[in-house]
Amino acid sequence: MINVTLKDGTVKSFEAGITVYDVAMAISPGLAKNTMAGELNGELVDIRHEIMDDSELNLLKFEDEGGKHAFWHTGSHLLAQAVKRLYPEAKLAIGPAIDNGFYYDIDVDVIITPEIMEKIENKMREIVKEGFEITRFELPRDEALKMVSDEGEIYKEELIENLPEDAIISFYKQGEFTDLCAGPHLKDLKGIKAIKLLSLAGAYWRGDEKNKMLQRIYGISFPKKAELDDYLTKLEEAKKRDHRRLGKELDLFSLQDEGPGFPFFHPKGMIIRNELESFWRQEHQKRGYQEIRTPIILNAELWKRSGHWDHYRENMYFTEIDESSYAVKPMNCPGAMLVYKRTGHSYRELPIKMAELGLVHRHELSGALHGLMRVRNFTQDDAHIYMMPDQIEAEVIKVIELADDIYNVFGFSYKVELSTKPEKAIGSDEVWDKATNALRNALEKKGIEYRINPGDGAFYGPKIDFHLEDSIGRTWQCGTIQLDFQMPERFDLTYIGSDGEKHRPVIVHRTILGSIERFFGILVEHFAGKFPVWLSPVQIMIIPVADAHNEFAQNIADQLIDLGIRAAIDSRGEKLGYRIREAQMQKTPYMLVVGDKEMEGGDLALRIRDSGDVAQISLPDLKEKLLNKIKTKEIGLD
RNA sequence: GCCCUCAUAGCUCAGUAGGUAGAGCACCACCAUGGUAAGGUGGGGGUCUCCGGUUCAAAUCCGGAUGAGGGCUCCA
Repeated sequence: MINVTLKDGTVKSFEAGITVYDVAMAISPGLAKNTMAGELNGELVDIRHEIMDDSELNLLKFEDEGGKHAFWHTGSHLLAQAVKRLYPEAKLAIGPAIDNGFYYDIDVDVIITPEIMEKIENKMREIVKEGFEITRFELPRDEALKMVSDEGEIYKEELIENLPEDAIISFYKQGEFTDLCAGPHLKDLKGIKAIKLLSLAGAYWRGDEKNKMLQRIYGISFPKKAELDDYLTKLEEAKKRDHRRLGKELDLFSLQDEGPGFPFFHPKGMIIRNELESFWRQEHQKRGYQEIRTPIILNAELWKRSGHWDHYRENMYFTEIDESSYAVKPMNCPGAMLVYKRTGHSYRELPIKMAELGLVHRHELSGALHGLMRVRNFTQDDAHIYMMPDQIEAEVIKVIELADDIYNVFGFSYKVELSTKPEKAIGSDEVWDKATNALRNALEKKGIEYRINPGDGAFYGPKIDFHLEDSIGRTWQCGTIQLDFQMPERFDLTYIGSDGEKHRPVIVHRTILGSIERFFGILVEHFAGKFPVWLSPVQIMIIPVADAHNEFAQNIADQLIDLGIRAAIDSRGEKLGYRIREAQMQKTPYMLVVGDKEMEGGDLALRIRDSGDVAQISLPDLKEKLLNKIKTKEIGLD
């Protein structure tokens, strides 16, 4: 007999070899029905897994991440089964569960159209009705290889060949369909009550652009129809927040055919952008940063010296001036190095923190462009910190704190990654280790949770990245802290130490917002266009009831504008309701309707965007309220 | 860059047997002077993304280019 400790602490005894499913069954058939997989001693296991020793077991339902994973993984097998029934010659590549559903990569000569997707979807429902049990079996390597090769599944063959010698090779079978898979999977198909194939895309086999492009079908499934409807509604809601859509509706920015990936900022967008930049300047001045600005075009020699010529050329734009070769800067560092080098430096000055809102141009692949999130020219809120090696940790910690302070003002939550040495790198392993450890120590000291992202560092050093989320849960890298021992060598940067000798400084390259453009895009989505008062292009819209009140309205507007408040008047010959609707749709934080009552000396009627409520307030109180909201950068309006 | 899809008025879209374009919103004018999310009437506005082909005739069919969307790859 073995003891199984459940999540709530109860301990139950079973025969050794009992399955996860049977444990659930022993508690209640209802629970067993809802159990998708198990977490055994912290490890995700199949529902068929046999428990041999005393263990802790958590039964995973659809609500649990691991449960969803199993549910969706089975969804992907179901998708593959349907495809194979419709197109027996199709070759299957991989089909995992992802954060929101599943996909399957398929190699088939037919071009999958939306009509075909519908057919596949229907076939999936048909298969569910057939009610297959799902069974798991293992095969020795040679037998597994023979089986998939007999079936002509060349991609599966390659997958098995790449598995380690001692790997357990498992298969899952449902009806006539068998797939190489590590699992876990559901017990049967009956629980899949709602299926939706969402989109179609190309994807390279094994993610390598040299390989064949396969067709990837994305889908999602749920145990209940209502959950699918819910999910689809949420997707619709998220689309309404899309910064590209809001950018148009609120007239903030645009992208034109004449300059793909080169964004245009409109007057309202510029107000937000300028507020953002001046906030950024304030925060940096407070912390001892000095601002510089370096040229956009610099000669080829410089880029050769910095290493960009060899390591970044495919992303750069070039030009010629007086028969010499020049490049448009893709990064601000080389310019900043020259500013450091303009004079000698003493250890007493270090750390020197030079910040630059630097406009860089990068030739990104056309297919990578995405609204403001991925563009070809953008302004990095860059800074280079020149310091002595023993200052690294303290300075990195300060940058982490600055990032946290700034993100908090907007109410962002973020994820942190530590990226290590890439294949295309300069510098010895030893230096890389030292740099990577310095960053790791800073993170550990701050007690920040982070994920390691192997091989994703810059070519000159490892980095810490801060990722923010967009409206549909995609994350975008914004802040980054990159340690660099290379650039100081290449540019022969020095400082005079207390010993009177020349020493080599270390550099931290860092951004907090990342790029103003990307941060702007995320900001739009984060607030769904309902910016806090300090960022709103129009902070208060004054709406006179009729023409007779225009002068009075203008007087109030003038007083507010005098205080630096962005007040506007809408005295167009439209109905009151119309103008209110318009201001509301423009997501103006406050509206002030003025008419006879106000002119006779009563309080003002202040309408608040988020609630639609109207509050009575005196003009002096209103001024104070607005100034306070602006000063504190408060997000709420009440 | 690669795969699939798409491209009609400032915006959102209709135009599905090829016969030289429509709606709503926005804009302009006039009427209405209205108290918290769309008042009424009238008007202007498109060489149907561009280039080429098929045809008596192309927004519509075919080819190409460009741009956009969803992914892949890459990345702030």
